[in-house]
This record gives sequence, structure tokens and C-alpha cells, in this order.
Amino acid sequence: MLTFERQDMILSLLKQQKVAKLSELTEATGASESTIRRDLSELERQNKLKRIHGGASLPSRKSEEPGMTEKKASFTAEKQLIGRHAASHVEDGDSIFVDAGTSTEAMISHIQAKNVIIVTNGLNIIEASLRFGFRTYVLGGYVKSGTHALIGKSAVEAMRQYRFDKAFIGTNGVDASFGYSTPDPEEAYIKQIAVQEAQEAYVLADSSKLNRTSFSRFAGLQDAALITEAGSDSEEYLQQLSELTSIEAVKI
Amino acid sequence: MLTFERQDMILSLLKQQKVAKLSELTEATGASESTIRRDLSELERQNKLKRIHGGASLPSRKSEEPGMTEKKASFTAEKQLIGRHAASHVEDGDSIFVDAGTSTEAMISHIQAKNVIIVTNGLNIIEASLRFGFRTYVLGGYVKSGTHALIGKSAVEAMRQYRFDKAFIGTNGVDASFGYSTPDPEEAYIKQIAVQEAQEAYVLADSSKLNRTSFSRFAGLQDAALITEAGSDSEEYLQQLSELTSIEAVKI
DNA sequence: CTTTTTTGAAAGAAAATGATTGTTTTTGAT
DNA sequence: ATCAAAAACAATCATTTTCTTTCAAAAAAG
Repeated sequence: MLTFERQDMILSLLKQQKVAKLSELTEATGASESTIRRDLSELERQNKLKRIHGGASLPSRKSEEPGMTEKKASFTAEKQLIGRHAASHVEDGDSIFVDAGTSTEAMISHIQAKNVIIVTNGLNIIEASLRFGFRTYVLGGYVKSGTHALIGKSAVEAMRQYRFDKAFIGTNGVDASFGYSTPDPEEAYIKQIAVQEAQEAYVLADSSKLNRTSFSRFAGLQDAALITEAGSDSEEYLQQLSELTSIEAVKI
Repeated sequence: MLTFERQDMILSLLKQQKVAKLSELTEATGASESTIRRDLSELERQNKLKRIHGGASLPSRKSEEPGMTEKKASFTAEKQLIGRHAASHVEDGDSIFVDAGTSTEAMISHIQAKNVIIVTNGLNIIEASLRFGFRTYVLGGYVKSGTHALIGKSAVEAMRQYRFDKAFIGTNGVDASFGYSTPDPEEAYIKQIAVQEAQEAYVLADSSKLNRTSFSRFAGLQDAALITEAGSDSEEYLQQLSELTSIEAVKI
């Protein structure tokens, strides 16, 4: 990976999380500690970030506006791992749908493929996608406060205009019988269309989402592959799910 | 393959993906490493790109950015004044179109009216609009890098779905005979529709935009009211314009 | 056919990386 | 508060990768 790319990745991660541990950065970039330390030194020299013991934080800018990427406290190493795995499915020239959410946002920086077209309904995804230079298309519609996802009639209609090689979807619940679900029916509808329309559909779920149900079901387990983490406590549950759908469990 | 063809290929590849590894370039062009290196050196000399260890990236706009920010800073007070005046036109229950851009962004925070619905094609506007709690709708479409405006077929179609009481438009040029204009035809098209569809249309222009023309005309002076600043040096020009359209000049 | 330009390959120089060293900072138990 | 263990750090070195320089062959131009 090029120095430039890696440093960009560090900055983007920081913009999302405000602070990042060294281990998170090595994890996310695949580089060694030494390399990350050197990057941090260089970036600090450029005032792009501030080094702190154990990692780095954003520089204390006085007039920095609270961007649309706030409230991202739970951006864990787990999401990064899941994101990186999801990104490995993206191939040169793919057009992909990337759902709103933090899990899906984490995958953007890991996409290595070239000439990728990204379509999204998430404002946070737009920002990440642009930063990494992807051709970016946005669904129209109503901006739902909270998740900052685009929903409604316009969004649905916009979905029909595009053809997706792959769709990457976030979820709030994964359940053996109920399938994938999320609280808001309007958001669920967008996800449902994405799963239906895409050639391949992947649902990203950190371990907190397993064995849970939410109000609105948007797909059955068999409709989309599940990308999640292979934690020791969830081993048994994943085993059970694997009889119902394709599971891609990322090991820490 | 001819030298300029190969260099064109390098530049177009870079334009797509921001950074390119040497191996990608040799693969794409079929030329040897040495040849690509020579091309990169030459293109860097022309400021067409920036060489980085392992490949090349688009030239860092650091050189032009100081100018941009400097310019932006110097017009901030003026933009705020113009924005505040524009915001005074917004009434309770209005549905308004707010164009992408910094001038229009400045008006959001000054809107006092209640139950206002904001429709926009600018990513920066979304952020501001959400922050101040307005019901926010977004046009879909392609995200143009640079202005971060949504353009293209989807954006145009989305415009047709809404009815606007008022439209607030940014511009790059105000000219007595050519009217209002902006560099990008696609952006101009959106502005044009906004002016046509809205019950009332306002164009916001700081004083640097007066007596200038840009490539794409989107409206005649008589089609939209002009909100600008009444500077001492522009007094005469504004007097001249006031015979052609409605001028609302804000005094500092 | 000769001269100039472009190209690709090779060798040494420079840069980046990862591992290892010893030092500094933090942590937490007394 | 003090000390020892643990964690994080900077400095250094060997290895790998990339870069520049150089040169000769191939292609293009005169």
C-alpha cells in the first residue's frame, strides 16, 4: 500500500472516531507499528493530527465545525475487520450499493479495486466515498434524522435507476427465523430493494446484532450472505446460522 | 503507442482514482517502468500530477487552496449579510430550494421561520439544514467533486417532484446582458429549473461576482431578484442593473 | 544512411519498511 | 507517594522496494 493511501486512511479513520489507538491503525492498514508511528510523526508535523500516548487524535482546531460524522463512539476494531473483509469482495469496475451506517462506512477506506462506482443513501458514506475518490451517486429523498439515511419515495425510485453488482447492507438484527431486520420500515424498504436488485448481497453485522430482532424485516437469511465476527461466544450461534445461509466470519 | 497518448492515459487514470501505483500504470499502458517514470517526471514538471513514492497522485491543491480559503475568509462577513437578508424572505411553512454553495449555506442559520422544508442539491447545505433542525430533502444524482453539488439526470428528475415557494440560488457571474451564469452546464441546468419552478427566485451574489460572465447561463436578470452587497465601488453598476431587475442591496 | 528521439534494461542510490534494541511513560499495587 | 511491571515510544539496523542514472538497442525523423 502506498504511503499516501495509508496516511489518508489514518486521517479518515480519525475523522470518524476523533481518536484512534495504534493497534486500530495497524489493524486497519495492515502496516507495522513502526510504519504507523512514522506516519503519525509525519502527519503531526503537517498539523493533520495530534499524537497522544497510545495513538493519535484530531488536532484541536478552534473553529472546527461538528460535521455530519459525529456520534461515532462505537467505531470498533471489529467494524474495521468486518469492513475490510466486505471490501475484499469489491472488484475492479464494480458498481456497488453501500447502505447508510457505520459498519458500511468502515468498508470504504478498505476498497482496493479501481473504477468502482458507489451508490449510497447514507450521508456519512458520501463523505467517505468522495474522500477516497470513488465515483459517487446519491439517492434522493428525505433525510432521516439520527441515522442520516435518505428514505422515502424519491429514494425508492432512485434505487430502480441503477444496477448493482454487489450490495453491502447494515442491519440491527440477525435472527435464525426472522432473518435480517431494522427499526425503521422506510429504511428497511431501501435495504430490501438493494438485496433484491443486486447480483450479490452482503449484510454486515457486528456481534452485538446477532440473535436479535428489530421491527422491520428486510430480508431472509438465505437472501444475503452475512459478514460478521467469529467471536468465541458466538461460535455456536454462527454454527447454527451457517445451515441457513452463507456466513463469512472474520477472525480477530 | 505515442507518448502523448500514454501520458493522457496516465492522467485520465489518475483523474479517476486519485492515486495510481507504478505497476498499475505499466499494466494499463503496456510500457516499461522506465518509460512510465519518464512520463511521470515530465508530467510533474508540467504540474499535471504529483509523484509519490510508488506511483503518482493528483497534484495537491495546496497551492490554490490558500487562495480559496483566503478568498472565502475575506467574503465571509459579506456572505453572512447576504445570507441573513435572503433568510428574511423565508416565511412560516415555506418549502424552499437552497442551491449548493457557500453563499446559500450562510443563509440557513439565519432562517427564523418555522415549519420550513428545505430541498437542496448541496452536501454542505444538508449538513447545515440538519443542524438547525429543518425538514430536509435531498436531490439524488452524481456528486460533482469540487462543489459537492448533486447533478445529472436523477437530480433533474427529482426537481420536478417538488413545488417551491422560493428558490435561493448561487451564481458565479452577474452580467447586465448575459444574465446569471455559472461554469458547469449541469449545475446551471439545476439552477435553471429552480428559477423556473419556484414562485419567487433569488440569486445570491457577493460583490466579486458582479459584472462577470461564466460559461453557462441559467437565467436572465429579469427572472430572479438579485441579493448582493451595496459596496461603494459597485454603486454605479448596481444602479445600472436596477433598471433590468429587482435588486436588493444589503448595506454593510 | 545518418542523426535524433524514444525505449527498455541494469546497476548503484535512495527511500520505505519491519524487527529489534534500549529508553521513557503509564499503570497499579503496595 | 514509591517502586516495579507493563505498555508505548524513539532510535537503529538489515531487508525490501522503489528511484535515478546510465547505456545500448530500437524506432522515428531527416
